[in-house]
Order: sequence, then structure tokens, then C-alpha cells
Amino acid sequence: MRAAAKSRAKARPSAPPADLREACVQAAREVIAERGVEGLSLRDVARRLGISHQAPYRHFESRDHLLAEIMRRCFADFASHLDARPRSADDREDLAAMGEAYLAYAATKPLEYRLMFGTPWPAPAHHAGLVADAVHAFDILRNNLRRRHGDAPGMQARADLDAMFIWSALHGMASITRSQAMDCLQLAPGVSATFKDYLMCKVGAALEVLVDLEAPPRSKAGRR
Amino acid sequence: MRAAAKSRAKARPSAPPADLREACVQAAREVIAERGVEGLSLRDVARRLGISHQAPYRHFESRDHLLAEIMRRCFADFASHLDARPRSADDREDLAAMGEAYLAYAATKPLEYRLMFGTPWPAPAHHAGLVADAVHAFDILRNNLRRRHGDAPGMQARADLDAMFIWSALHGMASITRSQAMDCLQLAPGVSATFKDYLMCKVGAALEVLVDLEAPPRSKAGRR
DNA sequence: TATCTTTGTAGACACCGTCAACATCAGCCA
DNA sequence: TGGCTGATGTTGACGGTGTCTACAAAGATA
Repeated sequence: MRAAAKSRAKARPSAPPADLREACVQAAREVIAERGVEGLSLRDVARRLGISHQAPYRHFESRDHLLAEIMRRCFADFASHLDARPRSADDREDLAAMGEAYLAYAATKPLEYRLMFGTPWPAPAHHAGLVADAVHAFDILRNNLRRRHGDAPGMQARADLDAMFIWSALHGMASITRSQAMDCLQLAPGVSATFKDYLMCKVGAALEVLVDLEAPPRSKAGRR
Repeated sequence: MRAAAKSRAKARPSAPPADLREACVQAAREVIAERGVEGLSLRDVARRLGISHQAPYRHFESRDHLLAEIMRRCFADFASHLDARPRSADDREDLAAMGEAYLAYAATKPLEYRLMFGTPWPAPAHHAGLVADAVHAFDILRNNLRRRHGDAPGMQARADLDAMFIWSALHGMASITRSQAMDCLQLAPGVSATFKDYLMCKVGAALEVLVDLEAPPRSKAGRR
């Protein structure tokens, strides 16, 4: 992967753009789209914009800060993608639509998805905006479940647990799919094609089952 | 993260080891344990072993090939960790034990886990050994489910789908937990502590539900 | 003994992020 | 008008990286 950063464009002749900060973000997104996160280099960004290799540092403290800004925008983009799902009055249908939207985003924009969910985050304390946008995306899911569970004591925890469960399954599927690990597993025919619907059904079914949190019989965990 | 590779040890005075290939692997694992995958550099490995920066290239074609070898060993280690789970005659209990072992490994060796499941794989075709060991780990799970589902036509696909579903949920949880994203979400009290058991119960419950693969009512996906 | 192969070394190259010093220029205030 | 100041961009350096090439030494082999 490190060696893949060989071929590169030789400084565009166009005049340096007016809003350099914005141009850096755009150019960096292009680089990521072409070569992935590890292929991103500030010097390459500068080269593409026809500016000196230090110019971006006037607008971003470091490479990680530029990356954080891009991640933040990805989360905002992701959240609005989720918000744009086909709406339904029925909470369960709405939830399913949300799941579809989640997986569609991961499939359509794998690099952005990996950037958000597969890249080690920079120190959260230093990037408050990033955290805020990420939490907002999560709240779209959480709000649905809180509506369903109501306000009774302990029900918020139940909603959060369901949200985490759903997120786990979806994120797991998205990242496994993206990794193309399935190509190596010699799965039975039809499994790849059915995987998504099957998982969505299983998750939906699991949500209907009431889990007893109090006394999980230690030796029989996993049973119902 | 790139800047974290500053402080480093200055070439051990000890004599260069006999089996250099093996020593490289060990030193590289140390580096990864200390600084993570992105902190690994062949030059650092060489420095630690007190050899020239080019010596490792006699044993590994490139940095990626060294990484692939380490990943392979991680998978072998992971598989034997799964095999060492407390055995049970009951397939469901055995499955639960497997889940516990999976998550325990991810929690105990986060860097190794990330290396296996969170790092972009090198081209699989060029690293057959890596693929073989990874598939072997997956087969531990798959075999359990094939036993449960039997040999009837189409049941192999069912077993594989269940395996993928379980893996998705576990991997999702493991990587979300590792990312410490939950710290930012202001979850209801007790959620973090309960998350693992809750997810395991939900997965167990979902496995008991029969999913109809034939006619998933398009507009009601996710319902039971 | 002479040659070939394996292993390790040394130096170079083109990258990278980042620090420090310098140039330019707009705005402001005396 | 003149001068100061802050923001912006440039240039050059430093130490880090992976990897190519050329070389040395030692072992095996003929």
C-alpha cells in the first residue's frame, strides 16, 4: 500500500484557488477516493493545487487535522444520507429503511465509510466538531428506538442497547463485505447475494425477542 | 499517528541473531504491540536487531510481505485460541463459548485483532498461507453451524449465512468497542457493561428464528 | 581451487510530515 | 503618507520512510 503512492500528477498549471482551505479539503477527498486514506499526503494535495508544500499548514495544524475535517464532513454527509431515506410512519419499516440506507452508503462510498468507521480516530478531545457530527448520525438510529421503547425507567438503556446491537451487525456486515474476505471463504452458492437480506431479517427478528437482562443463566448464555 | 514514530531504541548492542527471519517477525510484533500497525517500519525492525536497514529484505520481499506473515501467525494464534474454548457437547452452548472466546481475544489483543480484521489485506493471491489460516479460523464457526443444520439441500447455505451473521455481529461489536466510539455517545448508564451479554443473547435468539428466504415482503423487510 | 549462491552492508533516490526563516501583502492607525 | 502588524505563502532544511543498486564476504559446490 505504501508503494502505491508512486504515480502522481505534476502540479496543475491553473492559478492557485481563492479559498485555499476549501480547495485543500476537496483535493484531499480526491486523493482519498483515488488511493485511500493511507495514500493521502499533504504534499500531494499541495502539488495538485499548484501551491507550495507548506501552504496547507496555514489552514490545518497537521495532516491529522485535515483528516479530521474530512471525517467530520463525511459524518455530516452520512447523516443526511440517512435522513434522506424513504420515510414511513411505521417505526419498524422506518428502521428497516434506515438499515438499507446505512448499508447502501457503505456499499456506494466504501472509502468514506472506511474513513469514518475503520480509521483510528484522532484524539476526540481535540476535534469536538467531528464528535458532534458523528453523534448526530448515531442519534438518528437511537431516536427511532427510543420512540419504540417509550419513557419507562430503564427503557432508555434498552433503546441504546438495541441501537448498539443494530449498529454492530450493520457495521460488521459492511466492513466484512468491504474487506472482500468472503471471496476467500468458499461460501455455498447464493450466500453472498442473500447475505444482506438475511442479516436484516435476523436483526429484525432479534429486536422482537425480549431479552432478560437480569438473570442470564451463565452456563446457557446464547439460548433463549 | 505518523508523528508518533519519534522515540525509538538505538540499535541493540547484542550480536545479530542466528535466525534473522524469525527475529524480524518477533521484533516487528513488538513494534506493532507498542505502536500499532502504522508505526511499523522495516528500518526500525533492523535497528532493533542491530543489523543494516536492508537485511530484512533478504527475508521479506517488502514491508507488506512481513506484515502478511505476521497476520498469518495472528490468524493461527486466533484459531488455536478459539479451539481452546471450554468444550461442550451441546452445540448451542459450544457456539456461545465460541462467541465469548472471539470477543475475549478481541478485547485481550486489540492490536492483533485490528491487524487481522481492520487492516486492508495485501493482495490475497500473493499470500496463500495467510488466506489458508484465516479460512481455518472461520471454519471453526462454520463447522458448528453445519452440524446443527444438517446435510439437507440448501442447508449448507443456511449454515454459511448464519456464520456470516454471527461473525458480523461479533466483529461489529469488537471493532466498535475497540474504537472507543461508545465513550462519545453518552449512552444510558449500564449500557457499556451490559452490551456484550445483550448482544450475545440477541444473536442467540435470532438463530432460533426461522427466516423465510423466499418471499421477503419488500415493503416490510425487517419484520417477522 | 575456482566458481556460484546466499546473505548482509552501504549508499543513493524519491517520497513523507514538520520546523524555522523569509517574503509578500492587506489593513489599520498615527 | 508612512509605518507597523498579522495573515498568508514560499523556500529550505531535518530526520524519517520504503526500496533500488552495487558491493563484500562467506558457504556450498563442482
